[in-house]
Amino acid sequence: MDTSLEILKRNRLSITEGRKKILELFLETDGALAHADIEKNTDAAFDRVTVYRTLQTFVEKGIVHQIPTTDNAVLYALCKHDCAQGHHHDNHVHFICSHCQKTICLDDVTVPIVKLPTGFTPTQSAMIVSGICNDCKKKATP
Amino acid sequence: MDTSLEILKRNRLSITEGRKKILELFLETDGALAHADIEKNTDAAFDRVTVYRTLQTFVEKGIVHQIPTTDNAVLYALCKHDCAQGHHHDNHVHFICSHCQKTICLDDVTVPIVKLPTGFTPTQSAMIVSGICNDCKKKATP
DNA sequence: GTAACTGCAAAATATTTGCATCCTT
DNA sequence: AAGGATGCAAATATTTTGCAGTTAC
Repeated sequence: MDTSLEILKRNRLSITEGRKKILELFLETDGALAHADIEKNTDAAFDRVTVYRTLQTFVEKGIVHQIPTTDNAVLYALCKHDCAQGHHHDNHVHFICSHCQKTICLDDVTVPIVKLPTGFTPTQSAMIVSGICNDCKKKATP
Repeated sequence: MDTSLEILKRNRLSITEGRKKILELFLETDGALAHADIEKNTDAAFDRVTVYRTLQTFVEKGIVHQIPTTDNAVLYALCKHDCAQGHHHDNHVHFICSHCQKTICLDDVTVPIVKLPTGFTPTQSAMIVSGICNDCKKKATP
């Protein structure tokens, strides 16, 4: 498992408190985080603006990827595989639990290739499945 | 093809200028619209708030569905098939053209079923493919 | 006439930008 | 020391809410 330090070094980013904390939060969270989650979980130790800028930097470097959602809140999740700078390979399925609201990266489930109508050339696909996650199901039927 | 009037009547909504105009905009647009697009294309004839409320009503009634995106802008598109109130069946693939930025509903391409890890129960899936659309490809190679 | 819809004002929330200061390398 | 990162202030943008006036049925 990578440490926050290793990730920052590998991407040639300055090691700062904010970046380390935010990265650690991602590492210990098995799922995606919204901007608001990060603010909450760091006790507002960092300026709101710093969080915005940090996330933006992480996306540019390919450390995290954005997950499309239907409400106006972009989610961010760690890229598990090698996302080169500006060229993300987050081609796994994202699962949003409608019970606990957590978003989970199903790294082992690849987005299937669909056959598009003539003339359409795909370059990237994303897939979001919602339903009940493993944890919530276990709690429901003990 | 349905008219804006028919759609409103079928859903037991009052016929108002705003709703008609916004619906017509959807009908004549072959693709998805963001809140901002609607404001622009109606010359701000309606209050910003009215647009918000109209879109919300349309989603509730199943007239339009929301398309998840990766930037903080929810897109809306007409539901082609019967979306019952509160129970959308927009299980077709959405295509975002990285050239013209249009979002197109590929009504004939169904979101494939993926096999999830044990414990995960899916209720809904969405899929977004980006790339070059039919129109832009044609323009590129005349 | 009544319920539903709209517009306006204002509040709440979210995002971006500029600049001075501080920290990392 | 130099460049980059942060915090603060403030500008901008987005979304929500309450209420009074208007409109559809």
